[in-house]
Amino acid sequence: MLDADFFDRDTLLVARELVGKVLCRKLQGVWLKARLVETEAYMAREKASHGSLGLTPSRKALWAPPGTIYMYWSRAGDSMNTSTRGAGNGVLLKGAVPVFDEGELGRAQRALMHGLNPRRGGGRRPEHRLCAGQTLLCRSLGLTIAEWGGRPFDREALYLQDDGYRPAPLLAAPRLGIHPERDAHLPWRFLDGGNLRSVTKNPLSARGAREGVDWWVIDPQSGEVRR
DNA sequence: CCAAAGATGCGCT
DNA sequence: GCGCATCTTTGGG
Repeated sequence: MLDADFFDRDTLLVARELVGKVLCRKLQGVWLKARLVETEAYMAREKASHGSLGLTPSRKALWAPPGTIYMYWSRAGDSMNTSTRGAGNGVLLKGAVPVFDEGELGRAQRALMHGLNPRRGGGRRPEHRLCAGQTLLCRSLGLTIAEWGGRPFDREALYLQDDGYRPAPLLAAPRLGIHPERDAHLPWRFLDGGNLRSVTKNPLSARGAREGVDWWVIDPQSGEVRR
């Protein structure tokens, strides 16, 4: 389990390193798992962040110790963040791929997650799109503001794990849904280039998207753009 | 009231 | 698989 020390570091470093980690959540006696393919960093000192809007009761988790869960209602549902080092800073868990075990356990995991997050008209989503979005991830793991907002991760019920997987290539891109005047240009969205069909929106497939302009390959050690 | 750190179906390729 | 219009719910002014 990633502990408080993991989160008590620079927000950009935490956001980068969270890509590829596994979010584990126990529900009805079954461990559900999803590997993060997409995160976004938000800092109180820039205008896109909720931290920059100031400390209110609903946002206080961003001021709580690193590794505290900050949840908020986005347009389409509940969204999950973790606080990091620095008052008002955090990382949004933006997309994932489900991880299923073999056999009977895997069947139970599939049934639970698809049941929690069915397609609108009923029926199943394609597996690679089940957690492809910040609210889809929360829905398919049964994560709500009421239950988890303001709490720390918990090895008995909800935690993040490093299972050795490393995204390759690691990509960076501007964050989604940010208005131009609110620091939209900052390339603080991090993606697993090997799982782009499971991200909210593939930054490489946008019309005219160019490396070095709309997206970058990042060296996972240094965090620098690869040249 | 209304902007907001989204999701969806639909038409097209 | 892509772009777009449309729908959604809530916190905060």
